[in-house]
Amino acid sequence: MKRITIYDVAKEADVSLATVSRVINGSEVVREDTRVKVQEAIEKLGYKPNAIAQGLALQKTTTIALIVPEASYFYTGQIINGLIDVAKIYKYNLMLHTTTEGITEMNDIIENIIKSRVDGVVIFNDKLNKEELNQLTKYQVPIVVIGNKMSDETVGSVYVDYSSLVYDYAMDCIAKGKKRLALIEDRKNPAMIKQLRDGLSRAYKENGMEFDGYIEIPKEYRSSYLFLKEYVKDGVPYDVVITYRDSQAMAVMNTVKEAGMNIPDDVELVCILDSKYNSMARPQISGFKIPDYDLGAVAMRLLTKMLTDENDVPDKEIELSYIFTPRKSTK
Amino acid sequence: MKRITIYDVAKEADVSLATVSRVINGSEVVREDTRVKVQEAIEKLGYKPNAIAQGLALQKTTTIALIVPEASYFYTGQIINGLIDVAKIYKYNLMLHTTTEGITEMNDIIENIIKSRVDGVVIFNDKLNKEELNQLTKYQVPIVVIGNKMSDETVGSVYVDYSSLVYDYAMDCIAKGKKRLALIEDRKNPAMIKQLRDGLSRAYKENGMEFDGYIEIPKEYRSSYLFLKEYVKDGVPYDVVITYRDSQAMAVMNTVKEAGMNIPDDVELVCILDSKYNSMARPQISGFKIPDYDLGAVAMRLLTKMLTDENDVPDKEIELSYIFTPRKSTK
DNA sequence: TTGAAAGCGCTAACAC
DNA sequence: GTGTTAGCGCTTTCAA
Repeated sequence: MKRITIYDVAKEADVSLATVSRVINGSEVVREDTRVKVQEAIEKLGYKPNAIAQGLALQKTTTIALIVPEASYFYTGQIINGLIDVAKIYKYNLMLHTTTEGITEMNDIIENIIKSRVDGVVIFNDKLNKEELNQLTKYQVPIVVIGNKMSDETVGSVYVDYSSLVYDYAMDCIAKGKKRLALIEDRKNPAMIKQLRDGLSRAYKENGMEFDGYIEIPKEYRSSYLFLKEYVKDGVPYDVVITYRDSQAMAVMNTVKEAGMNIPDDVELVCILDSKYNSMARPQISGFKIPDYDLGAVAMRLLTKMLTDENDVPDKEIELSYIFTPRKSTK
Repeated sequence: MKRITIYDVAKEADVSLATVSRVINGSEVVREDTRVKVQEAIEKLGYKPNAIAQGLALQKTTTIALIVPEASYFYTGQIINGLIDVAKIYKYNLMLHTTTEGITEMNDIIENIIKSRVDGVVIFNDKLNKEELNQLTKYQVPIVVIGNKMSDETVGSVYVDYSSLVYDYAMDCIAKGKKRLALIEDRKNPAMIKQLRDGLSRAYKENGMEFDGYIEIPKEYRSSYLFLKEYVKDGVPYDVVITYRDSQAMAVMNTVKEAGMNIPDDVELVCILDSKYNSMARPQISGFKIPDYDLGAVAMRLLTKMLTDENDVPDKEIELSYIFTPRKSTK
């Protein structure tokens, strides 16, 4: 099947290509009968406008690039859904880029993005390098970052303040007499863990103490489970153990149980990033409901706003809140 | 910053735009010193070729469209990673499209894909409509579908034969005297469940029996857990319960345990789609390791092959195998 | 209301 | 080895 173009339609409908263009773009000025004539020609030939040519002519691609860390779909899934749903509404397409653990081909990706002339970029990445971002802003590409608080001329952000999340939680614990809190390292999310440590330190300091419950997982251990198995066997000197992801919470739960202790009686357990698996564990694990879908949806909405309202979107820094969901692993 | 084009570079380097084009495309014929001169101009101006214009001129976009069911990132994540890794190697970009549960805007997506003139399409969708696919093939877009066995002129497929997977497993069970197998409905994956039922029926028929262990979840129950809680309380009249997803396996595990029974002594449990959560459950749940990453990687490789070798790729139907991972939920 | 024609930025013959 | 030029398919003035 020959590639059929606007010229073919014009010829078929016996009008100029300008008129066809007007019809497909819903211009008001076209007379009804010629509009119909053109429509029929379009139908008959099965014509679909070439978005690439349109993009070139209009200097806009109606696609936005999305950068997410590879292999993070577990906790990125809902965010992506949020992004996509809103993108659909505004007729934007999504170009998916992923950054691989460790390897920083972030520069390749940025290069690629610039070349593809997307209208905007959404970045969801733990370890975000300010310099790399500058690359993008230099080319005037509007950006929204998810998860990190930051903004300037062309970048907006949507995030949850994890630092104050744990801060609040820790303050509450301490007030209730649970002064020994532990935070488990998460190799996959160093930046996140840093935020959490900061929040904890702050809460301790305010109570005239120093936070010393950070539990690192020695490199020789392949998994948190293996390490915790050892770590936990002579008892857990903490009131509450905090983990970032569900799988780590489950590792704590399993090892603690296997060491003959009880949750929440001997030690309480909280998982920051809640998931359905938390409620499948026994006892069910308490967690913070993070508005992941909204993070995506709001980010995309913000971006479209930046795209249309050009250079004045007042609130380019949007903080979303969370909800603590107490279950059976805390008292 | 003004958008800088190939003309600007040409002027800066004092050559024609054709020469610049040759340089950026790595043409051999350019003399070394002019190549250097052009390179310098490119650097100096920060020029990045416009992929849209290239796409228009070359009639190829080097991007391929990806269609996945929304909210399925949990079990699609690794597949996407496989796709992306290979796509990167061949310098293809990925356009992400998602189909929403129920709503069939598949037609919108296809329309969109045709307009965007992608070079190829990868479809990963449970309920794939042959007609919709024809839309695409009509426009000569090479397609690879993941998960469904099918192929013709312009479509290839990469899949795991779940039907024979359960068939083999059931045959084995029956041979060992475990004749009462159950399969739990999975509302999210009707097509998959159908395959599984077929495989089980086949195995039973070959043993002169009829499969009657399909457990439907009545609509009034909001979750498998709630239903199973009821269902299980007077005992489970099966030797082995089979579920598709990990969360269902966990629902079975929890309800069975809560009803005072023991896994695997009172009833065995197997999860088709294995995941890390299966090994975090206690007892750990047996499952089939599906090569999800490879499904993606192989699919993309196949597509690139179809894209380059045009009309003769011999094996356009690729079956991948699986590995049974026995854990503690089976004997 | 419609058409002619000049771009959008790049590639690829074809000339020189 | 390098430049000229005709597209690629579409949008958008500017005239008519």
